[in-house]
Amino acid sequence: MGTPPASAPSSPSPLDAPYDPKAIDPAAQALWERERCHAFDPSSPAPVFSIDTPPPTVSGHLHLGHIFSYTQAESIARYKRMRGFNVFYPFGYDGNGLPTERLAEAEHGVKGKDMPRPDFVRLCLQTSKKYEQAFQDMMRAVGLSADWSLAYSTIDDRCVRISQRGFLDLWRKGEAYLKESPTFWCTQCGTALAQADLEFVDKASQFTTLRFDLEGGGSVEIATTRPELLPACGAMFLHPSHPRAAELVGRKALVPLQDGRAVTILADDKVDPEKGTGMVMCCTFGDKTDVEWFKKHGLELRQAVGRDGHMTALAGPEKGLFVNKARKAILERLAAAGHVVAQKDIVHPVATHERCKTDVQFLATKQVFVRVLDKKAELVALGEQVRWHPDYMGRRYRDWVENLEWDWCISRQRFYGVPFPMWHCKACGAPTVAADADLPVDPTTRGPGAPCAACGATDFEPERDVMDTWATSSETPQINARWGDGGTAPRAPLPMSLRPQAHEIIRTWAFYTLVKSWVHHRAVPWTDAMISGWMLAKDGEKIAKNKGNAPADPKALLDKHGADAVRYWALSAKLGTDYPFNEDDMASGRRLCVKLWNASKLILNHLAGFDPTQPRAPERPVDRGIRLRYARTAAEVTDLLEGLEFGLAKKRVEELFWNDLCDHWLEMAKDRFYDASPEGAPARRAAQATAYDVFWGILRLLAPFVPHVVEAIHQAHFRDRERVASVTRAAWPLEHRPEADDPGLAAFDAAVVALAVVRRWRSEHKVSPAKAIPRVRLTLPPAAFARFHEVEADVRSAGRVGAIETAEGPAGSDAATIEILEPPAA
RNA sequence: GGGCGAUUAGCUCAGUUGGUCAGAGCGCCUGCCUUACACGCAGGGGGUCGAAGGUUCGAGUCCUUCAUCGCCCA
Repeated sequence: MGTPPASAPSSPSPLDAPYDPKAIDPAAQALWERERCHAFDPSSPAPVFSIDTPPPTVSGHLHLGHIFSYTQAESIARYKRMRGFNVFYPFGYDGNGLPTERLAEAEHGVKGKDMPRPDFVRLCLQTSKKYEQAFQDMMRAVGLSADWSLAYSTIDDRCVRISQRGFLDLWRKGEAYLKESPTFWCTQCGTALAQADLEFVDKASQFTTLRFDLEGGGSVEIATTRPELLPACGAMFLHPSHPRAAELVGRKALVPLQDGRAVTILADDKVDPEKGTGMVMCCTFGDKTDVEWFKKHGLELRQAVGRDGHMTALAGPEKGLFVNKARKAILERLAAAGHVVAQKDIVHPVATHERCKTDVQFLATKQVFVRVLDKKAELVALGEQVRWHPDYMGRRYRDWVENLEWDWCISRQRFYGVPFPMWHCKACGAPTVAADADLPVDPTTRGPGAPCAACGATDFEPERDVMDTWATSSETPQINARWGDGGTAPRAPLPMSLRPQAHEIIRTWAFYTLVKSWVHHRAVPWTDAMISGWMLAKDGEKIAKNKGNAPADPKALLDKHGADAVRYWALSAKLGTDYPFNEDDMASGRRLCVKLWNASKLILNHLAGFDPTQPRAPERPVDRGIRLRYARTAAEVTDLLEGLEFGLAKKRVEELFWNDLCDHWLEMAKDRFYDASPEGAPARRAAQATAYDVFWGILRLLAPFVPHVVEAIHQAHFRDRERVASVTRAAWPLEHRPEADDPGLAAFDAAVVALAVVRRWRSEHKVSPAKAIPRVRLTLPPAAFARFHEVEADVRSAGRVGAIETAEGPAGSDAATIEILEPPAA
């Protein structure tokens, strides 16, 4: 970069060609890559702004919804870079756990359980790699300014090590524990689940009223949707206020079709007296209440459903049937035996596994849990230390925490994922965990390297369960910080600055990350959380595969509209708000780019020979006016971006550029640009200086939103003059905010009011702007009248009016009127 | 059943702390190929801001109730 060449007016500009994103997008992206514009600099003394980028699940093709939410956070990264922050902006891939297993199984037509674990893991890794590349290509194509050298995959050695280290920290602090306990179980996936993995789906069912005979005569009735669980029935419950409570409590009821097996009738105020018959059976386990009663009343464990969803031997004739078939079968037998009193069809919410929609069962199994129920208050308080954007999203977090009912089950009976660094002593069964120095470790390939601390034996059984994928992704701040790892690789300080994510994973990703950060550090993982909405289908409906309402492939849209236009659409949403896919927005974005391109052509052509470092000529009131409007907008946009309001910020700059600069000021300045006479030189220089400063400022204000076109213009003109290799590294314009009553603003307003009335007359009388109007009289509102003399020449120029007389309108009036004193020639 | 959002022009949406806030883009209508731009320019029509009460000198903007839609949770 040297002294700017005093380019000759005739020299061809790259901007002479029409705007073509197919050319400028790749050029800008290549430049950013070459100049390492988005690189985090570990040696920089600048303050760090770090982003805890969501690692997308490697579970299929990149969706336009990814571009929607990632671009929103990305605009903030670009802004912060220009503010002088050393931006730490990594990218990650969540190629870990059940989602990836399912993808690999689908793509290769295999079953993980049917092949050796190492082979299956290799297949999963292959599948992940393929999609990681697709993600990266797509994100680069939209101009995502991540530092790709900071990329990680949640299944790579470093992440496994940190994930295991996180587990060891929990284990040693007593926050993770092994326990045989009733837990959510997916019979399809064959694994335990956490509360957050559930999705309640309305399903049709039958609410059947059954008669239980009582020992010693009489009977009671209960209503149930789960008659197949009769073999698991361990007690009957009614509310203490039940009319028959005194008579029934303590008596025994004979479970139908159970060969005379009897259960005791108990009272508990958890029974809903209004529901069904006001009396229920308790099975192990039909729902959460059954689990509570099982524990509270010390009931016998009778597991009628097996891990694979088939009925166990307890089920007698229904043994081996799937749950739903067993339900039908036993209902027939109950009816035949005369136990069915009534039956009605209902629709009720059923807990399903959100990934496969299979009904969830409760099974007592040995699992690893993380304590969360004992620290709800601390977790709520921790959440309050995070600044949520929009703030009401913090409420969703709090509601989730306050309503937790289960500790977090992190073990999964699957094949692919982060292994627990744990072994079990074959002699005494005591668990032993790995030493930190041995991480990452696969316990199936080696032992703990020390005898059992409990009994001294040396024979171990490896823990074969793997961790829930969230157990790893909840450590992304630690992964970005390289927590516990030595070495000199670039790392983010903790807490990180910003967590961008979508609202539906507040209960999972945000929550689990806060849990881990609390246990590890007793501190927030990040200071700010930026919660984006969802991309909706065109018609505002949620996008669903079976509706076929998904928008076009992102690649095709990028190709058709250009990266900046797609970004423009994504940045038109309001933070936190769902927003429909809207190709009209992309067209609007395209138009903005074209307009910028063309305006730059006008401005830069007239800046030939202009040297910003030379002394300035005296400027006109309209020049000062546009500068003030620009300064005001710059200050407002800065405020908005500090609040992460990218959408409103973008809109403000756009209005400044399109309305104030293009429609008003440039029209008023054109004559000065075109006046090549020596006596016009000072006026031209003033216009040039104003155009240069304001346009350069607007370009920088737009750089976070439409970076490619801005970069192209920067390269063509401002790079050398400003001695900045890329606009991504230019300084953000921190303009002094003018007072609202600054007379310079009033003068500009006067010009706008006057010009508008002239234009309206032309339009109403169908007079082309090419035809001059020799003489008019304008009646102006008092405020405009008072300032008009300062801008008269500019209004005459832009309005093509020979002479203007003015009159002051009545006080309080804000309307201007025009009188044609001498009409234009026919 | 509980919580949280939303309900503003034909469509998609802005309107941060109550007083030029009744707006933007698209669509529509009328002109204009004016030496950056017809992917443009100028102008125009169009909404009693979901409903009903209330607070206030004054309410899309605050409170209450209701309706509809969506999300989350029982």
